[in-house]
Amino acid sequence: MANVSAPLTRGSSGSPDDDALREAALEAADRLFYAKGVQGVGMDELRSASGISLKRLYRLFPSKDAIVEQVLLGRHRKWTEGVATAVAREIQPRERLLAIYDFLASWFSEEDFRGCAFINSFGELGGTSPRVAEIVRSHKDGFQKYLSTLTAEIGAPPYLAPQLAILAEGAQTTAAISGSAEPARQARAAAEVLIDSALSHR
Amino acid sequence: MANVSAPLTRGSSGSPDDDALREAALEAADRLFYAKGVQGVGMDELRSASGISLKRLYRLFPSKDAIVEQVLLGRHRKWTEGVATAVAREIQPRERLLAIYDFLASWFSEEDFRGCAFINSFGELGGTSPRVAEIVRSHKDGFQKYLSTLTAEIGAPPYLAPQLAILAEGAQTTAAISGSAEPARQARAAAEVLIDSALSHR
DNA sequence: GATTGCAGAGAACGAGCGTTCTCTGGTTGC
DNA sequence: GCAACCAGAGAACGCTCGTTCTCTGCAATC
Repeated sequence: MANVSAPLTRGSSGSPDDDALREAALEAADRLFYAKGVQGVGMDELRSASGISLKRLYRLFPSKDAIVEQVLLGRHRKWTEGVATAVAREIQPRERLLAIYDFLASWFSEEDFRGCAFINSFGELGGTSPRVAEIVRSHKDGFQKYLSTLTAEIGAPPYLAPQLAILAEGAQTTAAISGSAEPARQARAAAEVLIDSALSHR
Repeated sequence: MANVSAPLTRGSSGSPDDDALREAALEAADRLFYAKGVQGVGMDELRSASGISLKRLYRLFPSKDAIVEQVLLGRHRKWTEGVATAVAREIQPRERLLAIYDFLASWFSEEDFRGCAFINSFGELGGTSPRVAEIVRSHKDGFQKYLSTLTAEIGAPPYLAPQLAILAEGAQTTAAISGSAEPARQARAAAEVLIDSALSHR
């Protein structure tokens, strides 16, 4: 049995390595921050929710601020992937654009949906944390740029993308506050009108 | 000089009465909460900003939560008035609807604009404070109902109002995050298309 | 003019925050 | 078998929070 302990330096199942722990910590932090707001969650609550000791948490991350930052960056990755996947299922350029609002609709229907984490974080921390404000800004900017590539596919004029982005943002906050997924469908219907209008005036 | 001190029970300039103090406290609280988030402002900061002692603040309001609530209700009143005033300047129903987006544009241009206080508060506190969530919900609901009366004026189908509301919400968050007033104009242009489309398919 | 009452300033309080430190117990290497 | 080390649990630290209390001094009343 001597050779069992030997390879413990590699990440075995009994002692998950730092990367796996970091992942677990970020998952718990994301869930808690999203549900209660960043300042509504203390490090002790994150410790008990993740099962990771405070000492280890502070070896995995230098500070709570760093965890907030990583959570937001993780959300950005997941959002980008989710949108891209939904879009990729469609072939026709117009349908690819509209797929975004269907993606929103299914997201809004999730039980713990509480709006866009970036908008929420910006409202809570944007005024006091330049780093958070910057991350949120770059996330939203990336989404608009992505929309621009999609609208370019159908040869729509450049003013269309910001309009479709505004619809998506509005749908997110309206759905969060009203607790309904309906805004996604309303935004989709509006998007169809805007797209067709932009194409006909091209 | 005996008669000078006699009428001090009435609110004289030397000793402003509670209502005026309450007003001043709410004004300071509104400014601070909006700029830094509710949890980013302590009662001590509110005391020094308003010039009202803690003891007096707690005689004017039972708790910080009550101040938050009153600030939001005050914002609701000001928003309702501001929108109604902007709308009232126009005669034609279509222009009355679009006046809302002009109102947004001038609001977004204010130096300390940091988005919709209700959306911000919902993101920060909506998950932990049912009272805040309820106030935000009823504020947004009131706005949609108001939009419905305006869209009814032009005989538009009922699906138009929620779409215009989504545009307004999206413009607010997009303007806050991007730091630009442009989303108001983009939303206005989109609203024109949606209105004309809704009217032509009536 | 002595007394009562009240307002203001800020210290104090208990709780909770983010962060660090101490202690304990088990594992590793010789 | 023993010394050296390391990880985990959670106590402790310094701070800030919302809220209350104490102390001081002034002003009104008989």
